[in-house]
Amino acid sequence: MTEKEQKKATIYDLSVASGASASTVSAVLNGTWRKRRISEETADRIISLAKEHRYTANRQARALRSSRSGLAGLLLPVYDTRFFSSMAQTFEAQARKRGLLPIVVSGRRDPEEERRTVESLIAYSIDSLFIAGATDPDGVHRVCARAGVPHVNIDLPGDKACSVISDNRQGAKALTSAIIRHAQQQGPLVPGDVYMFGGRNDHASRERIVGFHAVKEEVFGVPDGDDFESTGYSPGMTALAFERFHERHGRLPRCFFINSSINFEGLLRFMGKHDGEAFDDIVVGCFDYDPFGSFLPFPVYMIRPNISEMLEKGFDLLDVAEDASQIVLVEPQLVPPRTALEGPLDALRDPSPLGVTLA
Amino acid sequence: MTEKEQKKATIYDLSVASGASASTVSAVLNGTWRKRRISEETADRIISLAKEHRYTANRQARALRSSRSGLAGLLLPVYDTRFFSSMAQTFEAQARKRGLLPIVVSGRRDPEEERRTVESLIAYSIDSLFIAGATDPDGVHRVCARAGVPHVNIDLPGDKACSVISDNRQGAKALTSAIIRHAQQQGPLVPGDVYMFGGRNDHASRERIVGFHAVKEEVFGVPDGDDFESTGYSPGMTALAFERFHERHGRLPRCFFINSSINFEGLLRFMGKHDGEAFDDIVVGCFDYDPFGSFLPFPVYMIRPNISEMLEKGFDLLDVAEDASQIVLVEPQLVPPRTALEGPLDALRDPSPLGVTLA
DNA sequence: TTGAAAGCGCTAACAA
DNA sequence: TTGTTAGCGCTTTCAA
Repeated sequence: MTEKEQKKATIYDLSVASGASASTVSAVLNGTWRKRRISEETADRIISLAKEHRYTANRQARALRSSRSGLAGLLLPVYDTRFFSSMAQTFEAQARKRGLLPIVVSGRRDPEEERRTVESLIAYSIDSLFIAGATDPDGVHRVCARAGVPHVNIDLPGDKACSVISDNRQGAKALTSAIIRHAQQQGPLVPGDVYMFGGRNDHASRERIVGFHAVKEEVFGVPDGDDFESTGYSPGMTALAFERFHERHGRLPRCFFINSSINFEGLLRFMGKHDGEAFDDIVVGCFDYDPFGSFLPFPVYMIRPNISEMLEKGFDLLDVAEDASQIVLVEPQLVPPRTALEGPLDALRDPSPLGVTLA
Repeated sequence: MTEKEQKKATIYDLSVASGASASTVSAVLNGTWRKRRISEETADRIISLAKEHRYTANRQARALRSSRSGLAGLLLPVYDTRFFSSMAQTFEAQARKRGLLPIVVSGRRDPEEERRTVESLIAYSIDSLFIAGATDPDGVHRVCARAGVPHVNIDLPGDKACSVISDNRQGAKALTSAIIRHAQQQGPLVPGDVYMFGGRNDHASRERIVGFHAVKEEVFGVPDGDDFESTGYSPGMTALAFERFHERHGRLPRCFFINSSINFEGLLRFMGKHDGEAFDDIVVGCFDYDPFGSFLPFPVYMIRPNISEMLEKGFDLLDVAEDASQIVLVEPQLVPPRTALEGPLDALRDPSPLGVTLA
């Protein structure tokens, strides 16, 4: 029943079993046999033998010899956000489709740890690295460049390597327009009713702020200054910002733009400490998509970045080895309130049929 | 400025530079030098040389030779759920703490793909594997056993290997009690008001059903039959189940237990198609925690599994190489409605201070 | 159409 | 206290 732990077969085992040499076996098993002009017959024999012995190549050995590991790395700041976990999910699918083994790691928004983490990936000879929202993209770039590891930035651009990012300005404009329009249906707005929370001094935040202000100016005619609060990507800091606003104004802004789902969690913390009246009639926009966030007890507009397109473009860039530090923009999607989009989960087959009652 | 791509230093480079032999260098650099009785002086010299050359060992070569790769695998069904993404996050931290490089992969709830995925991990000689919620734990077990890879089941037990799981029955009881108590405050309940959706014929679902029924019987005095709908772990199927219930009864149950956050997404889809009256006064319990889910426009009680304890116990089991197929239970936590718990995100330092306005 | 042989970077006996 | 040597399993010339 339980199969014994058996030593893994090597090309030498198959060499002996087939009567061919190890190099022939190797060529057959790694697909280079056609161009090595090995006869179909020999190949077939070896292949069926390999199946029989459950042969799988030792990737470490292959990597050591050929200096191509088949590993593709993805550096994330954190996992547990719908945005980044979708990215991990999508990255895995795409890497596997290309015959690579994905390794996803997180740098925890610490430049030092980002570099260490990437160093450790490089010690395993990853073939390529996707850098998603690194705090210090250029530090990571240097590490990669030194080791000759091809890399692209995803979502947050860097100066030194190609980048594929969301069109943050356009997305922010769409989001800002949507929440203002919605809030105006509930009564006229003044500029001070429209606020923005979250983010820091990075490219994405800057672009979003530009888009936010552009729309405000379009709507209200005048530029406005004091309508943004930077809180970094921290739920705690964001909650504090809401508390302070609430202290000063006795309520939250009628209408506001939250810079990411991580900052959105700061709003949750605020809500946990206050009851409905503090946020009875608010309209919220969040630059990120989370299905549960979409159904909170007030209208929430969200922006869903097009992750799979970003990653696909990223793989393409790696393949063509574009040398410039070009930036590719991908349009995100505006998601109206109370919308449960389908996601990767829906693609899965689920063996258990509906209506089979257990119990 | 930009450092050239330089060939990585090897122990031979350091051997030449230091005048010591390669094996001495190797011993110094992998920490075995004390027991090889190499002089402190030689060691120091080599170590500082290594720093200077930015030496890092080639892990493929080390793995090939020593047959220990330093890779630890985690097999997940999917990533993009708060539960599994927290697991990935926590796993990474714990693996790194132990000097291992974590590799997280998803099996997409397909037994065939689970096995293939694990095979590919094994081709890279992973040292150990955590199996979290595999559809076919025993199939995965066989693959591991054959290759001699130590493994533990997390969250969903298997017969053939040690398992660390949540106390599903106890958690389900706590959750069921909580929602019934809450709903009773809004008026008397009959057994038909208390329902359960989601899950399939696996250990976790079975235990939760037992807990659910135990509490119902305790409260209402009689056992009840037709109060559970199995929908697998699919948002679409779960949405359908809510639709059907709604068709039959003109509303949702007063009070119901949802088997996972994935099924909870099915409720979102239902909500997207209906307005408030269909779920005005419902009380929901969900066996999983999601901060946004906790703030929906009706009371949501949630169960948060203790992921870091489960993983820690898992690592312990691997270390002691317990042979039996023992099951370790870990108590989960009941989370009342409107609760934004702190998570791994909060542990991160965030360099950007509050109140620095950009724009 | 195939095989022999060298070597990727490292570890671990065994010798000295 | 250190060096020599023989591989780990594979790929890749080069020769036959």
